[in-house]
Amino acid sequence: MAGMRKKKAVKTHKGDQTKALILETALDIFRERGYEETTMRAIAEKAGVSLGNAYYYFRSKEYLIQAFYQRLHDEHLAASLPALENKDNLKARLLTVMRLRIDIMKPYHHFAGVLFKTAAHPESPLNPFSDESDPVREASIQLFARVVEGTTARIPKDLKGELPYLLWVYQMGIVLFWIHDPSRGHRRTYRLVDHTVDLLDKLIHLASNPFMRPLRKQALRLVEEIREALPDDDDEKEER
Amino acid sequence: MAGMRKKKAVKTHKGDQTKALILETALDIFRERGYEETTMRAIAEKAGVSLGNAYYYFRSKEYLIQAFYQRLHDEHLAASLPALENKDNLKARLLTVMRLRIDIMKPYHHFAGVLFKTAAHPESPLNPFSDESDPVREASIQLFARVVEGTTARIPKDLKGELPYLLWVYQMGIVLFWIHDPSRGHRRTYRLVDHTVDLLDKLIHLASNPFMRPLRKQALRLVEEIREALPDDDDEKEER
DNA sequence: GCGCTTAGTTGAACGTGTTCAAATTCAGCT
DNA sequence: AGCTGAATTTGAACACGTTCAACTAAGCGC
Repeated sequence: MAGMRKKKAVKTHKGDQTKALILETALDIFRERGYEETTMRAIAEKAGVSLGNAYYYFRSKEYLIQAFYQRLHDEHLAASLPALENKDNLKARLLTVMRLRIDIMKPYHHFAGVLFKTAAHPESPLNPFSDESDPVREASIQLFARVVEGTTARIPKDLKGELPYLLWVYQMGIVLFWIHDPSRGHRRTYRLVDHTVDLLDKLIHLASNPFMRPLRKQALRLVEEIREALPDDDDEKEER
Repeated sequence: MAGMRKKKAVKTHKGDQTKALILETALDIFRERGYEETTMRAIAEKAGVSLGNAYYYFRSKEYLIQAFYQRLHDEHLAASLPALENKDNLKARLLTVMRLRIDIMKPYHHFAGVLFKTAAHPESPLNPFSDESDPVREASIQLFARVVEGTTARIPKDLKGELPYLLWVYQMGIVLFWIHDPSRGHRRTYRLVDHTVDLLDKLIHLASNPFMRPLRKQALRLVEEIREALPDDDDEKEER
């Protein structure tokens, strides 16, 4: 154990360091060996803590991924902000952000399966609609809000409001594809991003046409309906 | 054990019966207690076979769900065919099939989470793009092909060709929503189906407009690209 | 009937995620 | 320094999915 500072240096509750240590160790092994192949015992051992201790900080193995999610987003954001500065058209901005997403995730490809495994499970902390992933989700959507805001395109207000969310969903789709993409360097995913961004750009402009107003309204009403139904479990009566 | 036929009645390799018995038992308990809460030991015990024997017929617990998938489809098909007979417009046909899907799945709602859990995991047999679920997937798409075929609407050939697949994907989206839908009687899902079918119908007609040809072509090229990239793992070199 | 091969079946054992009561360390207080 | 409650840490124990070497039963050629 290096670094034995005394004094009042224990401002950062000791636990925080341990928690960070465990997470780092876990991600290391995940990256090397994949998720399923990594045991909690291995993580604890390599981190130099007991098995139970790992569970003190992470309620389950899945919660380690939740933390990984958070980190992915942080890196993505950090890479995106500067890259967006000198671009003002929607297509270029979206393309930039999407490509960066793949770049960031690359090192984790062969363990990324678990991101979506369980991701759709209602009770899982990984479920992107669950309360537990609320902060990450919100932050992710926020990034797309920036993409849209900094654009010069004329987009009707109603669409502009929902667009960040829609783009976030789009991103999840791309990630899903990426997970299944075995092509070298994930070139297929990059190509798909290129093409879909191009198409999306066109669709957005089409949808912005006054002529399309009624259909657009209808579609947006639908999106809203889905959004408000999914996240909050107000009817959660447990029909046992 | 009732029914002890002798003679040459053993045409149906004994194993088939055992396999069926295990599956039935498993689904029973799944429905009652959910997937995670059902242990392989409980299944084996209730089915009156040994634990190892269950594994002789189902390579893993997940494979039981694969079988369940198959059964879901069979029931869905059986219910859909007669219901489609007297309908010839796309909207009504699609609506019928989609509503029946929810009807069929209803009894399994609180264990259905696992359908999508793992479903996106590349190596899982549940992954709807995997080779293992090939037959079920193909059959499912086939059902939507029937929906489209029996319609009077004028739909361009290129779109008509991809439509069954697109509708199958749409159905997966609805199922995903349904899994998360806690509303009584799943009324929200039914409502969503109503609204999305309405919208889809309009979109299909819009996309069929000659004016839309270029955009449609582009979108369809994209769909093809995705389809051919996903199922076959030709680049599967394992980058270890 | 007899040996042989295949199909079917068994249960003990293993590895892993998770739990928990108990032990230890820490921070603030007197 | 000594005390106290909270935070942290431990490792044994448990339950479950899965594996596997061994056993039994069934069909088949002779």
